[in-house]
Amino acid sequence: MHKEHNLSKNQQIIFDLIDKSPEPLKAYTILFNVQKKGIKAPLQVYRALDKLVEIGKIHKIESRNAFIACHNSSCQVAKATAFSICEICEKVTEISSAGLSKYLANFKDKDGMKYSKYNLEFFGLCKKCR
Amino acid sequence: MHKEHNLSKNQQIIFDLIDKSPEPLKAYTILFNVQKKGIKAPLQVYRALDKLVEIGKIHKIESRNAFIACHNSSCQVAKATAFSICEICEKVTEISSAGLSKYLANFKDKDGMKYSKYNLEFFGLCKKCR
DNA sequence: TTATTAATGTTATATTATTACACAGCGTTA
DNA sequence: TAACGCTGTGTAATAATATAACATTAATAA
Repeated sequence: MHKEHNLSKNQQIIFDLIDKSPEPLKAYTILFNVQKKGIKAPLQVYRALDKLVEIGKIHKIESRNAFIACHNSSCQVAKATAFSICEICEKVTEISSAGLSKYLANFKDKDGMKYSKYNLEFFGLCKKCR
Repeated sequence: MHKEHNLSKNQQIIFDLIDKSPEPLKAYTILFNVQKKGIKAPLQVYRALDKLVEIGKIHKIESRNAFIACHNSSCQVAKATAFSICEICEKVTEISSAGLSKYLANFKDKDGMKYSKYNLEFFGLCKKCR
């Protein structure tokens, strides 16, 4: 259904790190963690992140400037993202809700703008922190 | 229905600037524009912005690191924001849709997380740019 | 008045992200 | 094969965004 991307060396290193992280990672945290693998400069990280976001392997949590791996079946849906964010422990979860996706994909505003993409971030308290 | 906040001097200066701007303003653009009024340091701007966001007079467009004045009736709804963003001309419009607000306010995910707030950003092409 | 909270002013610094330039690898195609 | 386009890499420098720390003043409440 969707194209498999062969990740380059830097992309793979950085994806692996993000993928196994239980929490969103920031660019410079990533940089620090991959320096032992030979990635030395911010730009190397940002380039890999840009590409990974573009192909839907990771998502950026805009309100946190951090990145998490996609957990929607390898992500055909990089253009329709929704997350829940706990304001205490900062746990971030990707929301997979057919109802929500459908509602938002079909949403039309009065200005007749045509949407190709959206990002939704919910904030609140997770079970543990409540 | 909602409390009127008496803005402080810096808050008022910065709110006025944002309010009369047709487009979202970035913090350092604001700083540059209010230096003639005696606001000299980034922190003075950020403090005013923080407060204005907190009381709902302005919103932050997270994907753009920029700020716009609220246009939802002086904003009782700082906790439920939705915007449309044109990816070409960067025009940003606040969406007021009772249906959308209602849908999102009532949205429950499977983890039973309780949401107190959300931010939604739609991306696409506006009428002009289509 | 006194205490408390909110706002200000200032310097320095931390964090996040991009520009610019040089080059390497790979597949196409002429 | 050579020339080309495309993607990715490496490196240095710098731009853009945001906060920490500390001292002071203004506004509000007790």
